[in-house]
Amino acid sequence: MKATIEDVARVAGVSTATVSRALRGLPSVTPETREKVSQAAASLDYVVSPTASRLASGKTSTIGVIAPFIDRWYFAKLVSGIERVSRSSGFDVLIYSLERLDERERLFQHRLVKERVDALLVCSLPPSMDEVRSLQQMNIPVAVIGAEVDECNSVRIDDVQSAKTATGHLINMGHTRIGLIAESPLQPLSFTAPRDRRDGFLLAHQEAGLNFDSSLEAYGSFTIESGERAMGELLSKAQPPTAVFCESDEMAFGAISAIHRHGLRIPDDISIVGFDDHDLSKFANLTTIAQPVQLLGETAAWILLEQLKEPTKPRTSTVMPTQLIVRNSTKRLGSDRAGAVIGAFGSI
Amino acid sequence: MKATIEDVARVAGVSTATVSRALRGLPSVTPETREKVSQAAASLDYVVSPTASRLASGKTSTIGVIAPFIDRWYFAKLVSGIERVSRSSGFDVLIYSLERLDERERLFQHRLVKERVDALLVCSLPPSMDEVRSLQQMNIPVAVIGAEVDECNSVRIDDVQSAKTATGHLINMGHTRIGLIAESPLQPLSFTAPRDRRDGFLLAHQEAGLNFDSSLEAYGSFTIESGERAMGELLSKAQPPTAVFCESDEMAFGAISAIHRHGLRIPDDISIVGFDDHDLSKFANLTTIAQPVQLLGETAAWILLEQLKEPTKPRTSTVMPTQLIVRNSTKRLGSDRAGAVIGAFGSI
DNA sequence: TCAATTTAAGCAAACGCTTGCAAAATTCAG
DNA sequence: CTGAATTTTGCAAGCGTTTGCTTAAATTGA
Repeated sequence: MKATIEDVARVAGVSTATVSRALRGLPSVTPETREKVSQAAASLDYVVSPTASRLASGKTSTIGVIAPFIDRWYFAKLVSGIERVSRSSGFDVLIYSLERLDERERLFQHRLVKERVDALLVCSLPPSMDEVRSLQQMNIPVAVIGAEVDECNSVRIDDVQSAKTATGHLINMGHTRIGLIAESPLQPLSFTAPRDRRDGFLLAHQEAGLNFDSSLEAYGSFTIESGERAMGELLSKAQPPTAVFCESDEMAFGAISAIHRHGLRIPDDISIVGFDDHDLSKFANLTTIAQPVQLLGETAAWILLEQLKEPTKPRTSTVMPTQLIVRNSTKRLGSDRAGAVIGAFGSI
Repeated sequence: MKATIEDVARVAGVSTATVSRALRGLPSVTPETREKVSQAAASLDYVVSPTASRLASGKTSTIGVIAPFIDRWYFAKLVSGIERVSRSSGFDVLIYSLERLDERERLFQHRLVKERVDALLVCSLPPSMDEVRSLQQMNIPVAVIGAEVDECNSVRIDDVQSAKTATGHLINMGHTRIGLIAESPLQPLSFTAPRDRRDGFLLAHQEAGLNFDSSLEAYGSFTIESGERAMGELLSKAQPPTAVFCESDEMAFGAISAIHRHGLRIPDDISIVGFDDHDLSKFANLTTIAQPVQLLGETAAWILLEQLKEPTKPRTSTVMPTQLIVRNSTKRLGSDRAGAVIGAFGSI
C-alpha cells in the first residue's frame, strides 16, 4: 500500500542509498539520477517515513517548546510565532505545557527529550544550571525566551529598562506616590521578568530622587483577577497612590476594574500603566510598554534552526526593543483633563 | 552511553522481548520477572526510545492538533485543554497552525500525517468529506471541535440554540431593532459556527414574530478591530440598532470601543451581547454566552484517547452546554438604569 | 594513452524497539 | 503421575531509513 524507499529505488533503478541522497538534495548525485529518482518518488506518491528517518539519523526535525501557561496571551503569541517559523523550515513543534518544575526536570534529565526533539525553546522560566548542563550533554541547543541564561541562546527584552521607562513616564507626569502591582514573591515559579520589572520600577524612583513607599506594593499573579485584588488592596490604604505601574497588562485590566468598582476614574483619579501591549490594550486605552511577543518567538525559533544547520554557530543573546505607548490611562498629576476621553474601551 | 533495551535485558537476565513486555505492563509476564526488569531498567536509567518504538509498532503516541489561529483566545484555550489531557496519558501533542486550507489538504492526503500522529484533532474548520475519507483510509481517528462532521467524532456546543438564547434575551428586554455583527461571508475559511450563530439569531427573530432588518447586519472577522469597524458601520446608519448581538466577545469588545468613540453609552444607548465568555468579559461587564472552551478541548482529546485504546469504540457526538451570562451590557429598552454601573471594566 | 584523482553509486550494517511464532515451563485434570 | 492445556519466555524477523566504506565510473593531467 504505501511506498517505501525500496520501491522508489526499484522504479528508479538505483539503490536506496542513492534515493535517500537524491531526495535530500545531497551533493553527490548526478542531476540525471536525481531527476529519475524524483520522478519515481512522485509516481509512487512516496513520502519518507519521518520515524524511520529519525531512528536512522538521530534527528527528529522537531523543536520542543516548554511554556508554563499556553492559554495566556503572551505564551499563545509566542507559540504562534515559533510554530510559524518552525513549520516553514519543515520542523514540527511539540508543546510541553509544564507548570510544575519537577516535571520539567524529569523531562530534561532522563533525556526523554533527546529522543523527541532536536532543540528546545524554554519560555520565561529559565532553566537551572543543572538543567542546562544536562541539555548540553545531550547536545541539544536551547534558546530561552524572556530571560538571560548562561550558556544558552536568549531572546528577550530589557525588562529593567522598559519598566524604568514606564515608571519614568509616571514620574514625568508629576506623580510621586506610585503604586506597584508586582508578581507575588511567594509563588513557586521563578520567573525573572517580574523581578526585573520591579527593579526597573525602583530604579526610576531612585534616579528621580524619589522614595518608594513600600506599602504601595501589592501582589498578583499575572491574571486579571489577581490584578483586581491587588488594586483593591492599594485602594484601601489610608493614602492610596495617584498612579500605578502594573507588571502586565492583564493585571492592569484587573486594576482598572477595581478602580471603577471603587467609583474612581482613570486617569482623573488614578493613572495606570501596564506592560505588554495586549491585543485589548489599545481598546482599553491603556498606556503600556509594547513588546514584540510574536517576534520574540519567531526569532528564537530562527536562531535555533540556524544552530541546527550549523552547529558551530556561536550562542547569541538578543535583546529586542520595546516601546512606551502613551494612551489615555495616564495624565499629568493635577492637570485637568481636556474633555471626555474618546475611544475608550469601557464605561459600560 | 545511553542504555538500550538490550542492556536492560542483559542485566535482568531475560530477553529483550520480555523487557519490552514487562515495561509496557503487558499481561504475560510474571510479577517477579517484571520486578527484575524494572530494577534493571531503573539501575541503568533506561528509558525507551520513542522513535524506535514508533518504527517497530507503528504507533506514534502523539496526537496532532490542527487549528487556524493558535494565538487567539479560543484556540489557545482549546490547545491548553488538549495538551493537558494528552500529556497526562503520555501522549505528545503536535501543533499544526494551518491558516491555509491547501496546506491542510496536503497534510492529510499525502499521509504525511499518518507517520506523525495516531489521531487528529481538527478545530473549528471542519474537514471536507475527501479529507475525512483520506483519514479513514489511513485509519486515524479524528475528532472535530466546534463543528459537526459526518463520520467523525465531534465535540461542540449548540451554536444555533445559544445564539437564539442570546438574541432572545435582547428581544425579551424589549429590543426590536437588533444589530448583528457576524463573520464576513467573504472570507475564505468556512467555519460553521458563525453561520449557525447567525441562524440562531434569525430564528429568535422569527419565533418572536420580529422582522430582521438586514441593513442591521455588519461583518467582521472575529477580531477586535473588525468588530470596531463593523459597529462603526452600524452606528452610521440612519436608524441604528438599539441592541447588537456579536458572534464573539472579541468583536463585542471592538463594538464597545466604537460605541464609546461615538460618544454613546452602554447599555443606556445600546445593549451589547457577545459570545464566548472571554477571560475579560467579566471585567468588561459584557453579557454573553459562556462556552466551556477548555473543556471542549479536554473532552475531544479524551474521546480520541479512548478510541485509540479501544478502536471498536463507536464515534460520538457530544454537545456541551452553554449558558447565558447576564451582566451589565444589556438593559430593558426604555427603562432607566438604576444608578452607575459598578464593576465595569472601562470608562478610562 | 594510462595512471592518478575525483565523483557517483552501491552494499550492508546499523538505529532500538515490537511481535508472531515456537519453545519451555508451569499448572491442571483425571 | 502423566499427558494436555495454559502460561511465560525467547528467537528472530521485521519496521524504513541513513551512512561509512567500498567499488565503479568518469575526469584529469602528463
